[in-house]
Amino acid sequence: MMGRTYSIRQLTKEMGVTSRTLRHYEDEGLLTPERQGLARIYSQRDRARLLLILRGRRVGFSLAEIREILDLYNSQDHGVAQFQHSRKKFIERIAALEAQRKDIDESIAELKLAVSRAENFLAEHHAEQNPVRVKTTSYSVMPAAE
Amino acid sequence: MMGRTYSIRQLTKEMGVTSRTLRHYEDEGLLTPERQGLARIYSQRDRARLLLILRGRRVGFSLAEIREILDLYNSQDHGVAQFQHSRKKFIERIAALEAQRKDIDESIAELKLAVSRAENFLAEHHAEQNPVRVKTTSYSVMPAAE
DNA sequence: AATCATCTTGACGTGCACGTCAACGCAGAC
DNA sequence: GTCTGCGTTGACGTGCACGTCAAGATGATT
Repeated sequence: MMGRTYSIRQLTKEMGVTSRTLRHYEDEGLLTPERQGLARIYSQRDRARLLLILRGRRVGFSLAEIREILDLYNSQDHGVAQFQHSRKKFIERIAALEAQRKDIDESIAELKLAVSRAENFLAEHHAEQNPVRVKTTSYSVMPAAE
Repeated sequence: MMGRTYSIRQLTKEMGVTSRTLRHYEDEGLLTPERQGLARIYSQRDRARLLLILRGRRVGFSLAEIREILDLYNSQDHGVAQFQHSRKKFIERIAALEAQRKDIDESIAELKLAVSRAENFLAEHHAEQNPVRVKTTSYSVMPAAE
């Protein structure tokens, strides 16, 4: 059972990346597509790896970090020591991601405050015939200019 | 009331960045410390902005994006149109951050699966005198190699 | 006065993640 | 047979976020 395969064009269109990007990932050892003559031919597995790569990129991993994670996924057939090492690395990554999520949540909270501040202002100044009296609290996270 | 001020060294030590970084942020218009002669002197407000900058960096914003957000925070004294524009931009940022959080949550979930897979393996192979019979389910998100 | 730490301004260098050519291979359509 | 489309391999270029010097200014200390 060979499964579906993909040309480089198909993959780039589906994933929204350029062929240069795919070849770059191959240079970096993140993808290893088969060949038909010169042409690359990507398997389902390559596609799955690419999805992981792109999500890793979106969460801020470097290609080197992504490669390390992918290697950990696929090197888990070399005994107890390997598994212990992988487990430790995974746990480290999880902790880093949770810290990052905290930063994101805080950023979201602050931006939401900024939005309601803007909406408050707009509610006040848009009301020509119905002056909504909303208290213009200073929601700003930034200290006032000196 | 002037508030506390900081030398460049104090800020770099507190924030864990180099002075080059602070000067770079100044070149990019993210910070505008006062001067005493030549020496930069950072105010509370500069420090607060720096905290926002560093968190923005941690969540993956470029310096240009961070500058735009900071500008939006501080340009909200130019009428209704400005506020509407700011509100829209903030909402866009929030949506992007929420998408990013989703990616992070998915990554965490996958890494946790990988951890339990490793722990399962270790439980099986560590058990010499007490053979723990745990089903070695294939948790892998990656399709098997072809 | 000389030393020292701390700061300054250029300005070139670097690592990463690709972009952007140029030149060429190869299979099928006309 | 040549044209078109899709693919290939170098290899140099680019934008970003700083790193890393060199050379000098400034104020406090000995």
